[in-house]
Amino acid sequence: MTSEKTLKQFNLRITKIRIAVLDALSASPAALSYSVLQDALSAFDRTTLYRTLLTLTDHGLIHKAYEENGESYYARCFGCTGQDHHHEHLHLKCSSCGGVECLEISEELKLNLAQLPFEEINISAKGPCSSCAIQGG
Amino acid sequence: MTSEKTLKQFNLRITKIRIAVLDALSASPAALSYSVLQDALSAFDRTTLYRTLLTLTDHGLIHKAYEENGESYYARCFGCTGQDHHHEHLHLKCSSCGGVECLEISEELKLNLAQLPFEEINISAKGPCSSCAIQGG
DNA sequence: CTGTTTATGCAACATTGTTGCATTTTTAGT
DNA sequence: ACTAAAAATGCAACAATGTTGCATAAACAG
Ligand SMILES: [Mn+2]
Ligand SMILES: [Mn+2]
Ligand SMILES: [Zn+2]
Ligand SMILES: [Zn+2]
Repeated sequence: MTSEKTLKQFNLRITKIRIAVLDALSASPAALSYSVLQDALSAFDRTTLYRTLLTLTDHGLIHKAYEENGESYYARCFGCTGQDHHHEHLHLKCSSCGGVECLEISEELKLNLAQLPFEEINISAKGPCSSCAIQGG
Repeated sequence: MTSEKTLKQFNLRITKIRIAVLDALSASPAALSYSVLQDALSAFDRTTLYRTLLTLTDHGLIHKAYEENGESYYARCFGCTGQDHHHEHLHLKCSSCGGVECLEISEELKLNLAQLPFEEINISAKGPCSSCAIQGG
């Protein structure tokens, strides 16, 4: 689905930066850091990017996949609606290339997590990502 | 064990700020945010606090329990050695009081996590903490 | 006590988070 | 297509944190 249609579906106004952010995150297999987004979207003011990321996160179109040392990584959400981000997956920070990816987890683990009495649960891990593991490291 | 002895045990030099940080984190049942530590240790330069937190983390005496929107929470480590932080527990950010606490997890969940091929795994959650849940909220 | 090693304090700068407000853009209604 | 209302953007401004270099002070081994 095109970014315009997605925005419309979520009752959000269609603006250039929102389309650009959604396009960028949709096109990337890995999560993108704030600084990378900033560079890619340098045509826009960084405050606008800041608020765009807030808006898209609040409405469940994207999510913050990882945060460390003040560096945040964002990824496209699939299946999230409104405030209800249900990330039944894991966020892996590659110890080799530094990339961040969203990974599916086992059904068993999902069940375990679902039993915990919390509103929101996130798992993050460090280790070789799929690409780096193949090439050895 | 006293903070001095702990430092000696880890082959770290005994300095005022290291003792102060260890004392503060050992005394608190919840993790302490950077800003709280900063305020409590305002006698020291913030660069020194920054480097102290790095050093104590690197040697496994403390760990970063939670990070969000550039705010980091630190907690005393028990059973961690050197770079090998093995946090078989969960970090809960209270949706009511905002406090962060380290919680034990079930053996079953530990086993599930242990099967994942990663060097380090962290779980964080949001929801009412033990104190706030009692009082209702 | 003394020399060596290491930590600290300070300056400096980069990055990010965050808010207010005037201006521009988007949208819905005509 | 035109217009008014609602919302988003750009810009300024400031706070907080991350990060490094370097001179000075403190810790430690002998
Ligand atoms: Mn994700
Ligand atoms: Mn912990
Ligand atoms: Zn990688
Ligand atoms: Zn609480």
